[in-house]
Amino acid sequence: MLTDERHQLIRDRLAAEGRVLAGELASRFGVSEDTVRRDLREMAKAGQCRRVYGGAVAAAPFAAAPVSLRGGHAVEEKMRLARAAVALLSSGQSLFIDGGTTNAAIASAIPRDLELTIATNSLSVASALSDHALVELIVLGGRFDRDLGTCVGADTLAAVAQLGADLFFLGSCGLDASRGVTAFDSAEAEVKRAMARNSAGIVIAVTNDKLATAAPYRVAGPEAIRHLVVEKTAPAAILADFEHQGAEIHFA
Amino acid sequence: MLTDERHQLIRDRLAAEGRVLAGELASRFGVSEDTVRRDLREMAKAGQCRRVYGGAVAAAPFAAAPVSLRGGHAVEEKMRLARAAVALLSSGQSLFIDGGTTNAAIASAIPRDLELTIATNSLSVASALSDHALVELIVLGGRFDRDLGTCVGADTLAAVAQLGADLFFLGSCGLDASRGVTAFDSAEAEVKRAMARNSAGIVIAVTNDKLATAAPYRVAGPEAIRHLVVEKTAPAAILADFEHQGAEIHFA
DNA sequence: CTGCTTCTTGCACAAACATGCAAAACATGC
DNA sequence: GCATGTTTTGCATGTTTGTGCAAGAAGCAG
Repeated sequence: MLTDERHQLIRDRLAAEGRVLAGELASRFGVSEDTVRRDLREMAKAGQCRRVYGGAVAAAPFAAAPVSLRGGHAVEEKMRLARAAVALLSSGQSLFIDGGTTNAAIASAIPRDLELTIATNSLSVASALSDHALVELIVLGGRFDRDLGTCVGADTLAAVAQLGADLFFLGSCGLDASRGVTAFDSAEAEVKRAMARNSAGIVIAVTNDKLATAAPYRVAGPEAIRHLVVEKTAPAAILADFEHQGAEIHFA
Repeated sequence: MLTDERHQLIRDRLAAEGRVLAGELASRFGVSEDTVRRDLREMAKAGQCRRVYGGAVAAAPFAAAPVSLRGGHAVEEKMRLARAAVALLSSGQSLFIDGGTTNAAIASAIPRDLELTIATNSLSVASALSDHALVELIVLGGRFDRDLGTCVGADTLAAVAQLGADLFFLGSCGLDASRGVTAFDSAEAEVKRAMARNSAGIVIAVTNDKLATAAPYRVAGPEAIRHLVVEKTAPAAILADFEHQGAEIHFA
């Protein structure tokens, strides 16, 4: 087991339960308690937890986030979601992928031996796919929106209208079991709607903080979600609601 | 087994599993662990993974790839050309910029206080401009050509046809005082021709090795070149020919 | 205070590491 | 054809890093 993995697992447990015990972690990982204590000491120094007698507790969320790997937090989580999401893919499929950091992570996690046709209006998704030799990449052009990192507007809509896809990876949205998928921007929502209309199924991968949030512009109803990729620690009650609407739940 | 193949396989495993072990890769590939470590070191330097003790883990997707001025050599020269080329710009202009590493350098050299409208079919140019707040950026979409790094084809042509520009920064081409501007690829040449048709003037910035070379597909006659940006060491005889055809010469 | 657990520190050892070097494979030029 | 230079690889070398163990210090409960 890599040291880094162990740290990651400890972070997971801290996020899920708020505290960890040194002895318990030691037997779980199959290492000595000394090693766990050393891990906890390092993580505490990095501000990722607070050391207490017998183990450690989750760090205060507002205090010190010195290492923000730009693009923000939850990098590890998003990459795990991405790896789970690409498991839905198989050769020969065609995809729409829109913007958002999670979708960028998904794009870079796509195995290079899959033969896919991918259309995207996101610059970072396109960049991530630009060296996938077997991917037929279609860039959906138009006016570039700096805040979203994607192309939007009439030209983009026209480009989407000419295409169809098996799956639509819908990103950076609000998500709610009753209101469905919602977006924060009118032009953004319009493009998402067009992509949803022209694809057979919608895939959404979200971190816990996006679950049960809503934004002003409606994109698609909850019943339109075919696959929902979530963290292992996602609240079961919320997931059940989506499942009743026909969504298939996948855990990262 | 080729070094490059090995790198590719490592990237695949990283995308699929999120981590790799040096020893495991060594036995799988039938090479020494030293070789694998060298691979991982190089890939980490290129931002394709993060090195940890015992192996490597997948890199954060958003951190990497600023503007990969790959092609490696002549980086300094291209930056000098770029700085000279952006001197031609002034606020309020609209531009076409197509592909090539020199154009990517030009894009990243554009001052952030210029208010411009820029349309490009190049991913790296678009990425370089994605944080220029005053630039209205229009992405010319279409089928992405991996070798060129640009979008080409019918969709791209249609998008170009809707636009006009003051200047067209034409890149990655052959250049000859009698034959004019030529391209290596049919689809590429088509897009360049469309951009040339819809712009008032053509700007070409080239390193010495591109001067007096020709490619199969004709893009524009030598008389269409308005500005030619060259190195100080460019052969005077060749420059004189272009000057006779009406080009304005700028030295980097 | 006494006994217990948990923690830190120092140390030893093995695994992983970077570095330098030489052999082999390859391309290049005379 | 032969010499030369470059790239890649494996091996030998010291060095660094992670880990476990032991001993002492520090926290906690009765």
